[in-house]
Amino acid sequence: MKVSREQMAENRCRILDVASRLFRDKGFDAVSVAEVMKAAGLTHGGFYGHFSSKDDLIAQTLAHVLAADSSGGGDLRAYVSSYLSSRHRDNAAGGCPTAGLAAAIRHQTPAARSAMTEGLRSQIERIGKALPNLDPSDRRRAAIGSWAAMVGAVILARAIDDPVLSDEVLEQTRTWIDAGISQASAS
Amino acid sequence: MKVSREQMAENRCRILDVASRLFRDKGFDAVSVAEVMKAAGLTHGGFYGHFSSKDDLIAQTLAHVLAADSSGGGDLRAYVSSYLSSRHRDNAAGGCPTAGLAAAIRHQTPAARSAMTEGLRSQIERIGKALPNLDPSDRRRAAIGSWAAMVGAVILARAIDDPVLSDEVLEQTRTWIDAGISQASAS
DNA sequence: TGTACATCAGTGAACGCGCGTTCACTGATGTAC
DNA sequence: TGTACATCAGTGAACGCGCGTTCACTGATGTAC
Repeated sequence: MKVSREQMAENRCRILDVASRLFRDKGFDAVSVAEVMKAAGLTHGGFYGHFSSKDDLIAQTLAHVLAADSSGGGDLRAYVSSYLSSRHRDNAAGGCPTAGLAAAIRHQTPAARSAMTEGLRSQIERIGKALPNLDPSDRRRAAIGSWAAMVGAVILARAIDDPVLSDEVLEQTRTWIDAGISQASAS
Repeated sequence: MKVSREQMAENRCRILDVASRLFRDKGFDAVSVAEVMKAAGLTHGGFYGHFSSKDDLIAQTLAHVLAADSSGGGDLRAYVSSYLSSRHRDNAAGGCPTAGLAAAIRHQTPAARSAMTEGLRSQIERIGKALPNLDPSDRRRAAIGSWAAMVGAVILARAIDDPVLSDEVLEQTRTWIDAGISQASAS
């Protein structure tokens, strides 16, 4: 049965939210269209009234979640610390979309890659702005280097099945990044 | 038709080599058993004479490729430089299995995760040994921090569709890591 | 404001396809004599 | 060393299943009068 226009917009937004969590948790391939719609409280047939294909859903979900993600704006050291926490490692579904999905983007459509690129571009800029007083080139280098290490460490920590080594990767990377930022500030 | 025992061992090894390249290039899900067997010059029916399932192939391929991968043993700065090159970014099929597959391991069987964990453990140790004279704790921190940044940077560079930004991520991360290693050595 | 009706968001059965996996069969291998 | 035969690696057709996608239908919405 037909629903009101605002109800439809609400449904669409709920589909994107739910898809974003499921994709981060299980990956693009392991989540079916029917699973997304069911999690949004709808049936799978209605899907194509909102999106032209599963690839379209993936691209729009990325744009949706990356636009919403404005983390890393405030205190950088606190952000790094929470990013490299076991809590974040164990909560892929609600965690950073880059850590959860960046590696899978390579196999997706150009629209999805484009959305991810813009998300990464603005994330690097956001980190740069949160860095202590540095000249612009040091600032950019520190932003990119820290961001690469943060994303890499969370991906590695999630891949490792030994909790001791996994925790160590997070903790050592945190200290390593802090030292790198301090050094850049001092120079 | 039956083949000789050595021919069979050779076939098995070729299946693993070919699977390793295909998985790194396209991801576990996007590569079918039939595709692997065809690339190895065989038909899909014979697959189950070598492996009990596709999951078994994945686990054994990881053990195979990670055991063979002894990169990073010599000059660390040269290794970092080649790792963070556009050549490596553009050659996922023949590149580092960690950069290509670590993020996908989270959704695989315990056997696959275990193989990846051992590969990462030995890779971190190998990098640690290649570091200049440091006390053990600094050495380990630098090894883990650099490795996380290297893996993260290649994953990000491969995700980004803008060649300028992609190159910049590689280059800035290289400089950032070099500075981190120098700082650790000086302290 | 109230009514009649065209619109269209959502439903659920059905489709075609590719996948992982199975199996009866083939014919070269390698062993027993 | 030569021969007869049991073994078994590889073949290719077939299977069942889940997926993305389609479509005829339903009934609430919202517009025209």
